[in-house]
Amino acid sequence: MPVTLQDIAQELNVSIATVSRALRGMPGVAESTRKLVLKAAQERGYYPNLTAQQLQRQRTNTIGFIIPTFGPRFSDPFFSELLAGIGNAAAEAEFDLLVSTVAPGKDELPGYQHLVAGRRVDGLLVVRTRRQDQRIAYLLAEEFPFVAFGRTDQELNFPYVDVDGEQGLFQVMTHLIEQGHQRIAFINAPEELMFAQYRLAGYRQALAAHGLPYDDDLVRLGGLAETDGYQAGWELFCLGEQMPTAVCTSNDLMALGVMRAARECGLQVGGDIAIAGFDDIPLAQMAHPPLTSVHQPIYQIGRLICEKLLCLLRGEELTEPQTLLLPELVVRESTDYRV
Amino acid sequence: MPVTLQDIAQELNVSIATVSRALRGMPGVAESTRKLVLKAAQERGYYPNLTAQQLQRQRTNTIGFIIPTFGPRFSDPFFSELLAGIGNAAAEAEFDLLVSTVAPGKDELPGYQHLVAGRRVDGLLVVRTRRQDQRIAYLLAEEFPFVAFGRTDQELNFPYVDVDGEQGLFQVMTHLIEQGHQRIAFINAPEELMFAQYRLAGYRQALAAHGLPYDDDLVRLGGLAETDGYQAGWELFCLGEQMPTAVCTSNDLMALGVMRAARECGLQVGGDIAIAGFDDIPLAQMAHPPLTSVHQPIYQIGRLICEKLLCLLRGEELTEPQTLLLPELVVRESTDYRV
DNA sequence: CTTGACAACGCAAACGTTTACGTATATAAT
DNA sequence: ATTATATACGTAAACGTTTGCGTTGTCAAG
Repeated sequence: MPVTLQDIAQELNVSIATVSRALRGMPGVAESTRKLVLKAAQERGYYPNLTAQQLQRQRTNTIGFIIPTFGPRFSDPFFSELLAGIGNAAAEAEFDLLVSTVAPGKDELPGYQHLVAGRRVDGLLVVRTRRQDQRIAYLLAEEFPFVAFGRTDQELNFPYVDVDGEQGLFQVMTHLIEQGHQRIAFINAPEELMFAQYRLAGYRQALAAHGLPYDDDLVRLGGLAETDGYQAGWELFCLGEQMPTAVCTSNDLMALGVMRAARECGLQVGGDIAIAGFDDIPLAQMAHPPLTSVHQPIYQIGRLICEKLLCLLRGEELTEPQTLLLPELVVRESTDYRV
Repeated sequence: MPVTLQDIAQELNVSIATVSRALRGMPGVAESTRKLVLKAAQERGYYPNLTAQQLQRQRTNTIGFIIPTFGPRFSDPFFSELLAGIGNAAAEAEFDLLVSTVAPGKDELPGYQHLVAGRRVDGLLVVRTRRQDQRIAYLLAEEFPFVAFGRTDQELNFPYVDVDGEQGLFQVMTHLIEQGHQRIAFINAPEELMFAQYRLAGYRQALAAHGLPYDDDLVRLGGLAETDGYQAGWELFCLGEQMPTAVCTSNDLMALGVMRAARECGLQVGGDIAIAGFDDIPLAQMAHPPLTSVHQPIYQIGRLICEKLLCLLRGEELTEPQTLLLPELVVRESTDYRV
């Protein structure tokens, strides 16, 4: 049986209150008795019951993070990095991290309600925001502390960190256009995802800026998985005359899928066809050929949203409630005609 | 302010006990009052305070999972899958999942003590077991419920799920040897990791079974990352006459690194050199050429260890405390001389 | 009319902390 | 001597539940 304050109090013939104060270094306890308490606690291996602390303090010292899953499984390397960033930042502040996965197809709001209404966590991290994001509307309505990774279409004011996807895609496109490409395809993520909006906007903006026409046939809606890119790639490469000379995608996984399709179509990536991704996951540089991509500092973003949330929970005013990071284009051989 | 049992009790002029019983469908409350309570709870949006429940019930309905990290970051796609399996199984049983990340270099035992001694979770999942695993020794000593993914060198009896790595490597080796390879290198994981032991054993066993000599130069100790494989690959390919004609590795990430090194050395993977991995992460089939690997059903393993733990927590006796899964070799082009 | 059974409910303790407040003792100031 | 102040501690309420037990009221059997 775990030892409680009660046990130590009885052993030393003092009150529970004294033991509690002694252990947490509060004033109002003689140095001599504090020593005794500390010694007894040490000997019996006392460790506070965190649940009891939580109930009393009305704080859980825990932050929540619900992982959205697309498709039957999620092998998105994205989340490993993000989770590492969040987890490490939380650990440094001595916060625990409660992670939920919502099975695909299931509504995710109940998961949020469970954590919020059950007062299971002090704050939440919301990732992969959508255009009309009911999670954010809910959390704002409940006045529950949270920080998001991504923005929304709703006119709501809330703290977030995001990477400027519009700017990111503009950079990729500019790079490709400078390489001489005129027909550039874009494989986007599901359009309810907010970042898909921005990236599409960047795509169009770049076309316009360089006087290129927007062609509906060159814009595809994918999922997020490699196979989605693979499939869209095949479709594009079967267009014959209308085939694009370059393809950019909304994430790296899909770009890798396009690369696979290209190979199967006998196209040499980097030579016959240029391919660029987004995210710059570790695999991008390991791909063959290495994939041009827009770098997102995912680990750092994880840390950032977590640290912002921790500030909120400490009751501090955020100096920068909304952070928009500038992405960085990393040019590799998949778009490099030297190959 | 969140509404409590107290609030509802006052509104209806009944006792807290009655409200509690009514809400949870316990006997001893008139159907008429139960209706009233349910209605009031619904209207005011009552949701039980989970922390209070936990303290009272002396269970947290939470399981813990501490992610070990190797290297500065972890982009191991392995854990995404595993986490998805664990998370979904937990969610189905209405359990929450507490995830800790231990920053590389830091001792991980305090993290376990925090969760165990603080009674923060009801049970733990231990992954990536080591030869002398202090975590397992600790949990056994505390008689704390847990299930491991992997075995240990210690003569301890505890519930686990593992994939037979010895058998797995034996299969890869047999395949390579049947392809005519005589000099086969093996890039292993850090030897304190238990699975590294088994895989090395399988490697040696296959050599012996086919009358091939064991050559120290052909066995390398890596980390777990792609760059480790890359580096070891270079070393192997610079051996000149002594160069292996095939390389197998302890995980896919390293195999991908070897592939990259091979390409840079002007070797055609699948033709000049055969390369095989272990784990069969989703990326294996997307690699170029697709990577031969030993399949581990990681998502399923996540589910399995979680479900085993849930059984333990329900107080059931495990029908199969220790599960050893047979791995399945997936032959792809990276070891296929047709290319 | 008494007795017993049973249903419906309230009381209060318990889970393990934290903390506002009260009290006793000792020391210092008047 | 009295009063004030500080120190060291104990008491008890509180956090929001759950649950064993006691109490009241109703109704049927004796």
